[in-house]
Amino acid sequence: MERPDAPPDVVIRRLPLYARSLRYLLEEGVHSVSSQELGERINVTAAQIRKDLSYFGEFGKQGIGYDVEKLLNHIDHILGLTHHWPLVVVGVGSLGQAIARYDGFQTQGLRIVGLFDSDPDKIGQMVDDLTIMDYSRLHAVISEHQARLAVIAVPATRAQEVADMLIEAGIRAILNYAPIILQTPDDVWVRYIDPVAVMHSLTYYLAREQGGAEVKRR
Amino acid sequence: MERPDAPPDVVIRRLPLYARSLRYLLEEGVHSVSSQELGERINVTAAQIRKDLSYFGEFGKQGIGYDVEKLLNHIDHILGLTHHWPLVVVGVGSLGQAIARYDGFQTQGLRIVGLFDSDPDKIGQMVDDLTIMDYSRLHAVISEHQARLAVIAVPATRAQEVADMLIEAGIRAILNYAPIILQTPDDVWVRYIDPVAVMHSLTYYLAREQGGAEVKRR
DNA sequence: TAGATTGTTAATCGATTAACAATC
DNA sequence: TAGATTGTTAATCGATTAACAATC
Repeated sequence: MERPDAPPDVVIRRLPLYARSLRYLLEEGVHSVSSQELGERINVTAAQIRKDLSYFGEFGKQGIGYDVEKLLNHIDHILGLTHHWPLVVVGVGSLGQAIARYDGFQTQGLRIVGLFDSDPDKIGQMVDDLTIMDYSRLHAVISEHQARLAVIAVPATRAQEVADMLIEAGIRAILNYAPIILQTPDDVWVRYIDPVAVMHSLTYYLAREQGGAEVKRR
Repeated sequence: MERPDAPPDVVIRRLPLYARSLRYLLEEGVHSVSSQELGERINVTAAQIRKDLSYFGEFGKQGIGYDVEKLLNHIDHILGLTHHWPLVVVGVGSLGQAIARYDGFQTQGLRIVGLFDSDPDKIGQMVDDLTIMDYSRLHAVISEHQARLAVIAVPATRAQEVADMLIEAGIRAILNYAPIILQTPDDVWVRYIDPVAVMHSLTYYLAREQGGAEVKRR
């Protein structure tokens, strides 16, 4: 008796996009959607959506499609979004502040329970209803709220030591905005947000389009 | 006579990471690096680095490795980073401001030439040395600077119309921070930065680790 | 020369897509 | 019933890795 394959990580990364699109559909008052229609909204093939969902169960009806609300509930359950996840943000520069202020972070199953910075001038200041704290309080706050998620928004030179502290304090998953690859234990999840690298992959294509652009302009 | 394969997009996305790591090595005064060493820094296999680079030429020396500065120059050329790319930012909320203020955006081959917002109260205000402008000036500014890159940092509800305007005005590549998939012509490049979706893929794994965490704690 | 490491080919692995029986 | 669409299997496509001759 084979254990069914664990869903590949690419699938897990797409689930939140399906969930979001379903939320928009729900707001629009759409009750039912086919894999075809959902796929067109998010530029994914219908086959891929059906295949992705099949890792988790059977959520649709032949000839009909998917009930938007029901499928959304299923995906939210799969992603663990039926409750809120406490998280801490380290580094309260303009990026850290933007994260702390961003609605989408505070809603959607995430709740910031601590803001931390190393700058003594910032300690004690508030961002909305959150007080910026010293690193010395990291461990206590993470323990108190049982936080396992963290965002790193410090300069690259500081990111590795911050990651080490966070992991030491019990953090199991990190979203890293610092432009540096972190060295972490295998059982800690790390994801990167790297807008400059993304931009540089775009300049690659633009640099090659110069001629084409002239043509297109007629 | 076959045209050599165009490098796959995954490869193009990794090049900026190689470039950055090489920049750090250069700062550290390291002159030579093997694919093995470079790979360890960025969690990529040595074979993958060599394969990726082979799409563009032969940059190393058997038995020795790569000259850090030379390889960096090659990659910068490949990515088009030998000159600066003008770009516009639309949406100057806290995220747009963070982008405008971020050094890494203004250096590293990118130069913000226009900030735009729809809020009349913001028009005319400055972020560092950039004035926030009305959408009516989009076309003129993009034309004047020949900008082909744009960042969208407006709410999801506004992102599609902003994308349409940008493309109409000559933008060919978009970095979209709004949590919505854009519908764009095939010849326009779009990349997404979606921290909440990334977080939700992490909660998936954390939700499954509850038991494991207990075990690990002993 | 001996040791190290590249560039490249072939093998492997994994993800996407096409196709269709099942069935609403 | 006829038409639509799912869930799943098999085929295809593409990316990663292993291995090694070439050579510094």
